[in-house]
Amino acid sequence: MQERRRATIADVAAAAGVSTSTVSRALSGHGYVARSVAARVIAAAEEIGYVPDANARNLRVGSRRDVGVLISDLANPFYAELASGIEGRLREAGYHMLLVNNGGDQAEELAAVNTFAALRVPGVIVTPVSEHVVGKLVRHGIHVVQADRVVDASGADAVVGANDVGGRMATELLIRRGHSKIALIIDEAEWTTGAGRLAGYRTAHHEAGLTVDEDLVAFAGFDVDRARSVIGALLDRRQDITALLAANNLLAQAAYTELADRRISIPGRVSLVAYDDVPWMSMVRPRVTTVAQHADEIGRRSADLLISRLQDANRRTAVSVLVNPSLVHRESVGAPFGGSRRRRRSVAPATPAPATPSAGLSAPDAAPGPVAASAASRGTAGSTADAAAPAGA
Amino acid sequence: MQERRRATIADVAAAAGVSTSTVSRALSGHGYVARSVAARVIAAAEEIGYVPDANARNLRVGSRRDVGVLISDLANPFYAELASGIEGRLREAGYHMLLVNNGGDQAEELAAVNTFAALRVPGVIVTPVSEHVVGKLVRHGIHVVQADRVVDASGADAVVGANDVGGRMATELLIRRGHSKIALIIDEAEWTTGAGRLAGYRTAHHEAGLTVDEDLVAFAGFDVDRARSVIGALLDRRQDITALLAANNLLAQAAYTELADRRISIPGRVSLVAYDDVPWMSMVRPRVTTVAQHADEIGRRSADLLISRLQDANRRTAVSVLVNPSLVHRESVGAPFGGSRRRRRSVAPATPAPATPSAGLSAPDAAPGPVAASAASRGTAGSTADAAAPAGA
DNA sequence: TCACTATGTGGTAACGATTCCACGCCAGGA
DNA sequence: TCCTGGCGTGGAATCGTTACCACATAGTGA
Repeated sequence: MQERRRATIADVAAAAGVSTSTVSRALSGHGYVARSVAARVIAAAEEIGYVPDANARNLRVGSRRDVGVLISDLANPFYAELASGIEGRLREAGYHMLLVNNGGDQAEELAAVNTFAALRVPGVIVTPVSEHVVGKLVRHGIHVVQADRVVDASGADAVVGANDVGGRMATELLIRRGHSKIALIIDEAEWTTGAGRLAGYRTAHHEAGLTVDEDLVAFAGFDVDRARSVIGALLDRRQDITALLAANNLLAQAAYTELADRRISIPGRVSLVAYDDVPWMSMVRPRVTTVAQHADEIGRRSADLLISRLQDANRRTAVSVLVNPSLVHRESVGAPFGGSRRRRRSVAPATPAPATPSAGLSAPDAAPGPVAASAASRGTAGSTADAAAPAGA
Repeated sequence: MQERRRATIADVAAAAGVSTSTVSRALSGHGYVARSVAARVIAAAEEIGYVPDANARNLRVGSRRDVGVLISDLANPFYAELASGIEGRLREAGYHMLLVNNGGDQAEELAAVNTFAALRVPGVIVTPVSEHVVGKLVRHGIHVVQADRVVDASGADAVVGANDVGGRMATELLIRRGHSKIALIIDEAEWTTGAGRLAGYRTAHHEAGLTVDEDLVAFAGFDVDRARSVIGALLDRRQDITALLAANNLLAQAAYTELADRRISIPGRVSLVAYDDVPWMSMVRPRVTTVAQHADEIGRRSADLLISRLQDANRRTAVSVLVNPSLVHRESVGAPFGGSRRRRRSVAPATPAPATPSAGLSAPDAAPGPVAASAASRGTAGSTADAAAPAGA
């Protein structure tokens, strides 16, 4: 009985005393079926536990209801949140998510293209690594949405954070607080994420009439340990640095631990602004001021865009959606040392801990509130919305 | 050309001047094909960009190469790590992961069962919510592996952390350090996770000759905010508490922030041990001593177990794999306030706080310790006066 | 020479659903 | 009476593969 053959539409037809055509119409709701017959068919299907075979169905109709998601690193909370956003929206729309991790590896990514091509998925959402991945997918007739970064602007849709805006917001904040020796720790500037954030950093400087000291832009790669040593070297070399802008959550982690290990006070001696809002940033003391990208929102928009593209396949123009980041003020930014010394040098942070997570977003935030009342599901680890009072404003 | 029909096996056959049968054999490697012909076929397939249709193939052979994963909350780093472990192993074995999030919701979970049944996946890995989910899947002829917790011990395979061991290890550590008023913050005790950790907590007490004060066991549910108020209430009611054991990462987060907001020094006034090792625990100061479950390892083992089950479908006996947790000593545990010296002498044979991470595994630890490099704990061993202070030196 | 096997190839029936088409019935209008 | 059109149903082709079978050829041993 365990190994009994799975029920097919023919079994239902036999049980209900009709033809398979009628069963199909009754269950799908397309075409004419007498009410009484439909009821009988549905009952029979229920009775014998019939579930239509998606393979057969897909083969026949030539399309399927699941889309591929090709992501860099699920263990990184940014990508996990992105994937979570994608999945949620996909599920609402009746699609499923086929998730493949590529670990940031080009070969794996290209292999995944074949996987998705074989599966005949109608579309794929990808955080691209190789510049060829988009083209390859498109050549297989698969619709593509690039998420988080874009490697192929030629035709494919994309949903990305406004990296230049974010980089600029963060830098402007520091400049406003009086900093001028602001180090930028960035992985690299080939990808649009890095390039955009770097551009924003430059823009903010220019607009404030400051010139960018290129020596303060440190390329730290993707490995946390290496990043730490790069940051350490920079700190050793340039004692005049008063603020750090870490261009993603991994780099922020490296910067924060490096500063902590060196017993460098934040923000007393060095201010820190991060990029990506991940849980630890609101757990540490001082809490880390950061640019929240709203990864879940990027994920949802990516899914939306792909779905609309699937539904209207002959739309030709490529669309780019920009999700505006917002600045989450917390406690890791202060005035530059040597500047104003109003700041108390006491043990405990002077900021009263925020009791409620009310969002005090200072930036023009086009994106809907970070959390958008999503408390529906329990236990989203780490609320992204606990904007605290700016330290010593 | 964008909308050109996808290449089929017939196109390849025509291009290579052979029959579809021969193409199939040439590409799959089953059956006889002349070397020269095989080469020609492969070249032709390459040339026209042919990728076999997985739907048709699955339909024909009656099985597919992707397994379902049904998980509670991808945004929670514990589950993200679990999923990441599963996906990695699956991919190595040539399977793909169909991921569905259920947000801890029973209805969603049960709906997902139908999804997987329709897709005809051969197996599913699930972190179960409803007690019926396993049975429903099995009734559809789908192999099931329960991960992290088990709701159905009757027949299905499972891979879980050794929760009793973990709960006991954590409690023993606190008792050894002289604590006797140890509060346990736990979501609930219906699931095996909670029940096991609670049991371990009791065992440790009994073995030390202590009786469990039931008033110190607080059930805090799954909502972080609610958990905070439960913890707050407990702290108000029982001023004699010297240590907290928080039974998962969300509860640990609630406990940590509640303590920080109340300016209660860790571990000076209250010691804290967490469960689940997630990134923020090694970012905060003091770093949090915790029971690492090795979620990625649980994921990998789940995938292994499912794959072996798929390959040997008539194996009848259900297998349970226990992944031993390990205790990661960091800085949130100290002697109880008040009677540190005396009490310590009488109870504990001077357990020195280990200066190196990954030391001090009290259980036979089958799992490799992936945590090893996470944090070089700095010697706050002697001075318990090290409050929840920011880096303010 | 005759089996007999190993090798190589093509035809064709599945797999399980959907959907077009043909057919039958019945009511209503000309 | 005959047509028309809305319902309702079943037959059968079809989607792209695979695998079974038949058949062909060549080489081997008796």
